[in-house]
Amino acid sequence: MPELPEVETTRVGIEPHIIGRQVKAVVVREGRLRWPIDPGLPQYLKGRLIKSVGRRAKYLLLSTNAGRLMIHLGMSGSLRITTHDVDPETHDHVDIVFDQTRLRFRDPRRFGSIFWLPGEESHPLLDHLGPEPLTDALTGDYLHQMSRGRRGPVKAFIMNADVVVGVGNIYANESLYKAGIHPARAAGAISAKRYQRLSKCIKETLNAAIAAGGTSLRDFVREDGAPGYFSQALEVYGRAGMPCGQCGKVLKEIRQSGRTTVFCAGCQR
DNA sequence: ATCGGGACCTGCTTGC
DNA sequence: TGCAAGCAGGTCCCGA
Repeated sequence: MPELPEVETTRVGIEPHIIGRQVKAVVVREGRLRWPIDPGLPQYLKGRLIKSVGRRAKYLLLSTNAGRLMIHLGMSGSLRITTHDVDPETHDHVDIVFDQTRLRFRDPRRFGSIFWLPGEESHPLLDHLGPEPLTDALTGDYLHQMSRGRRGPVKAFIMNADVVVGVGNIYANESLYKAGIHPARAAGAISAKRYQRLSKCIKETLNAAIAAGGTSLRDFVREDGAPGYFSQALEVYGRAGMPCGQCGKVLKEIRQSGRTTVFCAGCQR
């Protein structure tokens, strides 16, 4: 489900509902996520004030007056704001309980994770991450330099979180299409000029998706349960067999390291 | 050092 | 209609 735009949509959505609020309780109905939830979590979090809601890569970081809650939504996770009278459904694994509302974590596939980071501590999962794509740290020169000597396909290269964070399968497909780059081309064999174009296309694609509230395919919903509308703007993802919007050729589908890739053999070289 | 594949889970769609 | 296979937005970890 969530790539960076969906996580950012979630961040913006929950922020006004929880900022400045005090955690009254934490209810863990199912702690077996990608990594087990620390049984001490409720006691660490109880009584804390939420000071800010940040994001690093696809991790949400809820800062309190003494430590941070780090949440990853995995493939199928979502966060909603609800009231106390709404009963949890199947896969509603965790509630962060405030006075009037609850922040409810739902994750059918349980690929998500929740960690408590005491004080100012970081987390090993955060330490190796590449730059944020929507900052000046991502440039064509950076991608070009990082790609030298790499023989793997450019699609896997831009989806590698050590290189740049936040580019998942949907937006990797869309960005490469926009940039006119064939997804199977070796990352190390692409010119600096083409990487300039690609970095621009990644930013444009992610920004447009954020503006539309993310992409809802199956289960992504915003904090109020509403879907995102970027699926209507997807040019290649999910459109294999349909005509390319630019040249009219039929869009092709291939598998690259277990993920579906859709592209236009006419426009992407 | 880099790369591809398997693993972790459930639910939905597809095809026989 | 029923059942099994295949696939899904992520990403860590392993062996080659």
